[in-house]
Amino acid sequence: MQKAPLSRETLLPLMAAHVLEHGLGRASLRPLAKAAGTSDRMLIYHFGNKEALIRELLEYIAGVYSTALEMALGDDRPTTRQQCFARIADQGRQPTMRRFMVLWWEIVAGAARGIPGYSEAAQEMITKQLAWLEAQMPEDDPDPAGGARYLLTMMEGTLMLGTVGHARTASEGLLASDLSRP
Amino acid sequence: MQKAPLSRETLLPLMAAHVLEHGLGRASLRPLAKAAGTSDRMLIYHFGNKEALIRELLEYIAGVYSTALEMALGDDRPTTRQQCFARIADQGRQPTMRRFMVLWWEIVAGAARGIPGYSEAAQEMITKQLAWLEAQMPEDDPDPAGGARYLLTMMEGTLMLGTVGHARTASEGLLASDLSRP
DNA sequence: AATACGATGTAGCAATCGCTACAAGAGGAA
DNA sequence: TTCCTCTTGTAGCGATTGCTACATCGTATT
Repeated sequence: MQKAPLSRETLLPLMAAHVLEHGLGRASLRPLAKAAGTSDRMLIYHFGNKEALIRELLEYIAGVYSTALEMALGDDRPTTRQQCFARIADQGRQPTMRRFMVLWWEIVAGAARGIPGYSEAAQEMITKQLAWLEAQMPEDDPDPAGGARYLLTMMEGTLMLGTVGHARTASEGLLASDLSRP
Repeated sequence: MQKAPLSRETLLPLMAAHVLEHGLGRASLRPLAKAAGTSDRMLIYHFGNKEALIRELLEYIAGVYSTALEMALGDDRPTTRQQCFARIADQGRQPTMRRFMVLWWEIVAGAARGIPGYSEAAQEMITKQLAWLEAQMPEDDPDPAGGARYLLTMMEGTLMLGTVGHARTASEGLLASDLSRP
């Protein structure tokens, strides 16, 4: 069988899949290389060192996340903010997005610690999510930009509470917000 | 100099300080032991293995967090939800709490991954924060329980956006919520 | 005094970490 | 051909990982 040239573009999606399943914290060169069908030797050869590799990998994952969001853009807009929030929540429950979420908190933790590459990826993912949300806002919304930011904040808080086992707290909080009053 | 008996109770605060500064991800036995003035040998002796150590350490940290919250309880209550939110935000800007925040996202990430001990600590910290918030709600609030959960959700979303460099997004979101309308 | 037991130091083990030195092959350029 | 550069495999380095075997103290009990 002939050997395809293994470049960064070939390796990144395979490593991204590995990281999505096993996390970033324990992503060391040899397992990553095995998942990508190469050796640690070649990863260093292609990316220079691990830090640069992780940086490129996070960048790539942020890109994948963006396109996943764009593909999830329905052509019918919700008519109220409540409906809009519900739609994001539904979308966040998709298994594809759930796998992103587990990785997401690791990225946030890395960004908080200042690990190089993490903050950039986190910012891009939030920026993309915000743009997606603005495009989903009701047409007659009096303040789509602010509303999208409001929904985003509530959404992220809800997601966090959900992942630490306080989903009920979040849903009860939602009931007490104006997002539950038409 | 005489040698104090080094028990778990003596070791935990020293290790907690180390973890608060250097993070959980790279908290290995030998640095932890050095920070606590012992050897890795003794940490295993006292706690059995690393997993149990981390579990107890997180439990201890959650306790410290709780008492820190209780000490931050002012005796005058805010009169509006907006004021209440502002007070939590101020408190979150304290340097003591900032150091907790960096660790917090690591705990959330661990909880999302299902690492033993993380979810329990995260749940307790949220529960305590929720109780603290309920005690801080305005006296005449029509729904203190729901309101506290609402504020908590917004707060956590705001904090997250802040740590990934989207503080402005969060503050603009706050302006578009009913927390900015009297 | 003899014994038992808890506490601790020393040394080390197998595994894994990121990374590198060296050589070998392949393919194009001269 | 002869060279040169790009790509890859093999082997290994020193450091660190969690953890353990063994010996040695001091103290308490018998």
